Amino acid sequence: MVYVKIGLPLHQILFMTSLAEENYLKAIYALNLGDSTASTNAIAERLDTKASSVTDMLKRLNEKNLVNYLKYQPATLTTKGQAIAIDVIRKHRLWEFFLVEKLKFGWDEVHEIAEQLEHIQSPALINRLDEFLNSPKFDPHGDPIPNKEGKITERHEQVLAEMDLNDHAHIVGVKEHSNSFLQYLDAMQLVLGTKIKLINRFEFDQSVVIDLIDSAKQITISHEISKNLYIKTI
Amino acid sequence: MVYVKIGLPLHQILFMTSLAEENYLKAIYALNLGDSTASTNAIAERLDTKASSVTDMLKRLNEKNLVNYLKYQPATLTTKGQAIAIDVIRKHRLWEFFLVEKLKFGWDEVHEIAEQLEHIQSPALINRLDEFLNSPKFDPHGDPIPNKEGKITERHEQVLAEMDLNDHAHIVGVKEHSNSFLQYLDAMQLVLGTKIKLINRFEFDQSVVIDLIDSAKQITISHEISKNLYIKTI
DNA sequence: TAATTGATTTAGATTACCCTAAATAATTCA
DNA sequence: TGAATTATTTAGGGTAATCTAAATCAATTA
Repeated sequence: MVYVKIGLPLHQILFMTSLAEENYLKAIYALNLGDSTASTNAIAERLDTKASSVTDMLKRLNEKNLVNYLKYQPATLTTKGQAIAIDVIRKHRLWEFFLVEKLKFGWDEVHEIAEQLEHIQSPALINRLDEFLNSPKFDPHGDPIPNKEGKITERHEQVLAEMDLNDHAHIVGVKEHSNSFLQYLDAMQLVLGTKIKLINRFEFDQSVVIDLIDSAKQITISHEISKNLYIKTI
Repeated sequence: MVYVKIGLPLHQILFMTSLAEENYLKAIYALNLGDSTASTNAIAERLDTKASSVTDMLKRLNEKNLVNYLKYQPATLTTKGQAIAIDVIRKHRLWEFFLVEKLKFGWDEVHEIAEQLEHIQSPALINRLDEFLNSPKFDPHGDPIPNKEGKITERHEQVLAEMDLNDHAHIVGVKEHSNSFLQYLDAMQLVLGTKIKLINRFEFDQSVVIDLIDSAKQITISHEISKNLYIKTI
């Protein structure tokens, strides 16, 4: 009888994914969520790497049964691969919630930190974190947090640009996640939950005037901004 | 003028240490804290790796000015190397405190998770975590948490085995960190803060009888146990 | 449809980290 | 002190993940 010593927790022996692999799976998942296909180049651009590196990795992930990959064709995730991608997203969003709600970070400061934390391997940790945070349903940017079983309630949302005149709504999320956009919203006091009413829309450039109901202020925002704000009409 | 794109936060460009490097620095620090020297073999054993791998890494760390290393001689940390080691320890112990105090993990469950969390690179994260936890001075095992400046109040502690008959004390830490030892202590209700009085010591095997003052119970513990419990006399 | 362009893959290297086996240095002990 | 033992290093490889440059496939367009 031969025993082999391996210094790893059981769940990692049964199925281990490296940081790099998890990032590839996330990238493919994100591309497929939008209408884009996960072509070699698209993945390379998202991960800021070279196409040849992507080809390499797709072969390995295919070998591991995490992606379906055939030469010269866009990759898709297998059931296993998708489950891992969603789990990483769950961890990312739970950590973001923690960072903003408990550690008082701004919503424009948490992405890079969560990019690291999302790779911590410990189901017990995430379950307890979820409990500690009271199982939040949305992260600080309004994105849904997958539950333990990997179920995501992807909301088919309306953006502010599509709102009708005189309708009431509140802001429920952002489509664009760049720090500069988030900082702009902070400056304009357009945080999640803000109640608004659409006062006017200018034909010329599609900019809109909205009323911030609770602060009784009116502001004008460009089409570029209104396109990237998810709302829910009241 | 040529600009080079590098996808890393500034503090990591200025000075980056990999997970493996940080673990070597921690190992050398820990060995030097005890009376041991950080010989190639001692490091190899601590990190569960081979001596030849250690030689390899010591050369690289020497090159980076993190350790002082000369062939066939034990390694020591440079000022820079020690600062990093202490920072990693600070992170480890703060995360352990968080896991026990906020997420309600047992003190025997947190080491492996903290081993991962300690490598997250974000000074802002650790400063805010420290604030959130009210700057704890000791981790769940009674080990001191270095402050932001890297200062550690290493306590020259007394162990229960050295306690005098009829003295009163409370338990302030554990010298041994294995899960089985921690679980034994849990079962015996010997948690941190427990007030005790030394009732008797048997010459034969150095086992001792102690009174658990708050629960008015007496228990006998072996020398092996009493050697590994830090106390502070009252 | 043939040629050009663009996307993708292959070939060949590189780096960090680790390994085994062999060589060499240091230490111990008869 | 010289031989044996133990510690350490070197030599030579391996793997994961990346890169550049060259080759090849696919798509577009004249």
